[in-house]
Amino acid sequence: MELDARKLKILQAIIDEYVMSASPVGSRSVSKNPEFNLSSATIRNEMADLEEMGFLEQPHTSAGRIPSDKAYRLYVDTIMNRAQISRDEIRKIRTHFSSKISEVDEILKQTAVAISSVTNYTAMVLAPELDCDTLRHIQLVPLVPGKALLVIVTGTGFAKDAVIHVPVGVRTEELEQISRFLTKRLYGRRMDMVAEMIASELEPEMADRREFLSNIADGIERKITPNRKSVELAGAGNMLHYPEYADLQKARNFLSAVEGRDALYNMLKRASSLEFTVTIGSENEQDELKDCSVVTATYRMGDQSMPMGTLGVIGPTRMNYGKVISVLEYMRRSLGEILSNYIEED
Amino acid sequence: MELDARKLKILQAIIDEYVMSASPVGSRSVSKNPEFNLSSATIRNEMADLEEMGFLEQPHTSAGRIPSDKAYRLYVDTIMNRAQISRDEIRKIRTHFSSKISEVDEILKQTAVAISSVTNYTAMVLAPELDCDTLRHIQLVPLVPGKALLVIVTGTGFAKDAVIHVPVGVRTEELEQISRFLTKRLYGRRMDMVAEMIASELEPEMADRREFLSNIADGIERKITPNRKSVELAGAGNMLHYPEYADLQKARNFLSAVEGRDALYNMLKRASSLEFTVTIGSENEQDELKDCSVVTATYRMGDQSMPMGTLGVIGPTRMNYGKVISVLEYMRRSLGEILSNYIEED
DNA sequence: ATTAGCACTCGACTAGTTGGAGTGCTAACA
DNA sequence: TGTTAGCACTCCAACTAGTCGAGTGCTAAT
Repeated sequence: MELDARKLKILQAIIDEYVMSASPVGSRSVSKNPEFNLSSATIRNEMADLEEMGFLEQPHTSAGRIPSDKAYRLYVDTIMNRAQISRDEIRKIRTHFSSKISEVDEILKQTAVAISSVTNYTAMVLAPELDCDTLRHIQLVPLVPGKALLVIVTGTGFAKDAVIHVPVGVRTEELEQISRFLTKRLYGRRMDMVAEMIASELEPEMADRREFLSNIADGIERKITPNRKSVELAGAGNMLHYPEYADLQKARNFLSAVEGRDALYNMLKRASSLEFTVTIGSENEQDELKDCSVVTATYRMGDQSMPMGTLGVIGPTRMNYGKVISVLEYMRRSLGEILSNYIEED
Repeated sequence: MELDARKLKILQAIIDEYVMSASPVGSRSVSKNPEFNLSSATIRNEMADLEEMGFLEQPHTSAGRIPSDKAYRLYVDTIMNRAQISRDEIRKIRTHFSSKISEVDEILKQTAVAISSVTNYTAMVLAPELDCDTLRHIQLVPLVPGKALLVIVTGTGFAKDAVIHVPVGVRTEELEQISRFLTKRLYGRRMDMVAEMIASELEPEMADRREFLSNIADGIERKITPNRKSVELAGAGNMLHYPEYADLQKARNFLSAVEGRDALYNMLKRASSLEFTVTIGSENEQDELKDCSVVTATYRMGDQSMPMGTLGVIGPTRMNYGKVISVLEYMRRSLGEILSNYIEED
């Protein structure tokens, strides 16, 4: 059997309607669509074919039909036309960044909130990954006897700090000197190489400060390793608006899958090598997300080539893919600009 | 009518049972309690009295009775016996802090997760408020031309950083010198006085660097002002386990009230002047929380006298108050210790 | 190839029925 | 006077038909 142009149009009409209504689509309602001049019986035959081909499913004999995951796949890959993001939506997004924001974390948080409020789905944002960034500055700040604060500034301007142990014998004044030394020697290196370099090159050179250097290397290592904590989440409650989650059990499963950020972190991390990904229903690894779709997009700083982090939206498989993709497209650019302005301009 | 000892015991029995079962308690099931040797008819009379006094309510004529907010108030104020926290629960809490945690934020996050997982309610943690803390160290780190990173370390060892603008004419080497100057002059001052002092004392003294100093003061001001972002939340989805939230509409309202952290921030902030607070049902300001109870406790660092922040639990009014209070009691101490170890020991 | 028509299916909704848990009240009892 | 057995009453929850309508597949005519 072949998927001719008419079948495709019918499939698209069914998907569009199902995305709106969330209830199975019958042949009659499709035949009413002025785009087709066909009776319901004809549509019925075509729908039977589409079902046979695996694009449609029947919840039970006398209901309409709903699109299968395979149909959504086809839809996003070939038929879908990307929705244009509206002025109103842009305005709505802007409001989330109007008040003066003083931290990168807060920017990411607001990004998630903005995405979820415009799409009405659940949004997530993976914080910038620092391992591909370079080192710009290291500063040791005395804290209490035996402790210091290690401040690392990266090439793209992110600052991280960690409390580290200062071995007895290291004088407070020495901290400044070591800071200068490390900055000078490590400037411009990739962050994921820095800890290694300290161990292999600098420790032999400053054998009497070996322990301290190794603490510093540990601190850096800890800081550039991303973790589940660096996933911002917003609008998880939005899912309760959709009839898919009228079942409490499902809603609960979804919320608990999403609250422990680990799963999200893994998904976003895996998606970070591609500009855009769309994962539909059963394509998801996580069981709890088998009836969700996940759309992700990477963002980068200004016009750099390396992606820094990932944005994502989780919604029911019956989501408005066109809209979600265009919102993510808009946000990935905005976020890139916002982040570079944050660092570079005033 | 008087609330004699027997009435009190009956009320307690009703509350205990209702907390367990979530369904209205009938006279018969109370009379079965071996503690009373009374027929259901007698209990019935007593229950009628208790209803008249406003401690019980009847959802409808032929149902049992449920405790009113007033009853819970009485319960927590006088009858309740604090549950002992079990070995298992302590072990469960410990697991959340076993892996090496490298940031204060992460500690707070894990605290919220631990509380919610032990109580099965929703937990929140308000980050330490820095305005009552003192200043220990200020460091300016060069970032890009025109920008610097301002790092502030407080007396209790918290570090905060902010990106600030460096006016043209301020040389990079000068940053170190200004850092020393500011640290020397402001050491030991209360954080909420620092910005003011810069404006009133230091700016006149260094008139040629007035603009820069004022940027620094702004940065400090921004950082010590707490906001909704500093509330960690965990286990919001737990609420869906309770029949109170079987109604989707209610669940949705709850989740959206709690997702925008503002309401929580206000509650915790207001509660921060008291060691413990218990707010029952209609006593809550927020409409969405009128059928929840909120229990809060302040935590402090080590054995200091000033409270730093607040922990809280939100659950249905029918919550296990005894358990929640004892968990919070345990956590406030633990958190205090964890935070001081984080800063002081290794 | 398309369509009108028809018999059939099946969930959603409605109304009626029943059973049980609970109540209040009264009268008897210790 | 406090307690209790007994009874009539209430009302929800659960079950049972019964009906309606939206939808289907199939067939025969166009």
